[in-house]
Amino acid sequence: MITNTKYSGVISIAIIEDIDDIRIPMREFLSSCAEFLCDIDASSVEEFLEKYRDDVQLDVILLDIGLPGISGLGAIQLIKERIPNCLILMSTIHDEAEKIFQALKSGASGYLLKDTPLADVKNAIVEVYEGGAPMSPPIARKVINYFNKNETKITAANITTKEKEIIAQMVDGMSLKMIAANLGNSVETIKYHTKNIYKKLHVNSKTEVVAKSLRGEI
Amino acid sequence: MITNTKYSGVISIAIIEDIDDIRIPMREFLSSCAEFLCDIDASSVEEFLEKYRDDVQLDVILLDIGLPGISGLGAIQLIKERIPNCLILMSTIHDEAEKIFQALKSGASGYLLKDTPLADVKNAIVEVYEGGAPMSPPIARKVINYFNKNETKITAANITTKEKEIIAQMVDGMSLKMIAANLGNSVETIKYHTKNIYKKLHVNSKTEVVAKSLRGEI
DNA sequence: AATAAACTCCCCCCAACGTGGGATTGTAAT
DNA sequence: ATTACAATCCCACGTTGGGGGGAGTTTATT
Repeated sequence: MITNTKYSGVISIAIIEDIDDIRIPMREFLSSCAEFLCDIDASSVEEFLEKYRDDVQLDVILLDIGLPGISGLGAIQLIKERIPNCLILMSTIHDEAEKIFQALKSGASGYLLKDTPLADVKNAIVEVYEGGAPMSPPIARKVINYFNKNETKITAANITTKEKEIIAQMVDGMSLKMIAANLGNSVETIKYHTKNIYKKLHVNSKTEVVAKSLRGEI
Repeated sequence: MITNTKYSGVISIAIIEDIDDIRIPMREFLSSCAEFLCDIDASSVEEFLEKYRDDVQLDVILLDIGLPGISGLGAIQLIKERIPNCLILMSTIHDEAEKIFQALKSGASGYLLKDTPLADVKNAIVEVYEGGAPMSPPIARKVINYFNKNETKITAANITTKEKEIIAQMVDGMSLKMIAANLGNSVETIKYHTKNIYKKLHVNSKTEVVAKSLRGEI
């Protein structure tokens, strides 16, 4: 990685936010911090991409999620392609789980609600730059709940040992015939067990069993 | 929920930690905070379960992950069963991704590294009590990276948009007929695309496509 | 001794799936 | 203009899978 850092220790940032009443004070505040160099502010992704110069290092982008034109969500991938080493800190008014996960999957490194005080935004930028993943508390809770949900049901259905073996084979893409061969049973035996598995999991196809299993819902 | 809170606004906490040099100062510090009531400290899960009385409300448990006997990881489920409304804040020296995810899946609500300053531990307890999910920065980064990984490889094989739609339907457990209905095509069209999907992914069943997809191998 | 709960295996039936062709349209690239 | 390819459909064939039965074993629990 080639570093074009102007002054070591200074974090180069950009702000993309369409609402002037948020963007302008934000830029003024962050520019006043000795830690930051606010090279760019833009009211849209399109504007940002015009202003951005590839030879200038950019460390962190503060990106609004609800932008006109290219949405913040779509922008993540664009930005990551063009500036792979740039960290993206999302800022949003909504705290919809869907959008949060989409953003994180696309490559965002942190997630702030718009009511975050400026001082905390400053800390968040430093934290993300230092390898953390700042999230406003309600966001963080949603993220960890994502994990919770999945495995709470682990004891839900009482899957027997044999059934677990069969499920494992299914996940490996085996046909019932192959499972029978692998486990030393007749196909009919495997069929019998799959019927019970389906009843316990409330599904009616191998595919759904595999999906549930890989999602950790078994 | 029946609250047995002794004084409103006070957070009732417990500490489970086997190392005296950590547990004792921790308890002293937290007890000195007006916000907390530290009812219980224990050097093992077994000891905690003995000391715990069901009629006394407990809001937050600070739980060491590497305990002798019942591990902190195993303890999460035990505690959640007995005290469902109690929040669990894990504390650990390791930051292994595996254990973090296991803990979060089991029901932990936050995750601190053991080098966290006492003042920050205090803030973390308040944060988790107020609905947040405090995580030490390296932990938070691991958690968000978990999301990143899953969707980066989507461009590996050159799967077309249509094919992606169909794969998504497969993952949702749809039959080819249902997929056809949902996407407004004939079953034959869906069959045509599945053939191509199978060739591209080198598989020969829906089940394997679902498995690959959920493993992030597409 | 009786009951329940896994596990084993068999039958039939029909729907769903996987594989092999082939035909047509439209669009994008050369 | 030609090639290439995604996308839309169709037919036919054999295999696999899902649902409904039933019958026997063992093991553990009551």
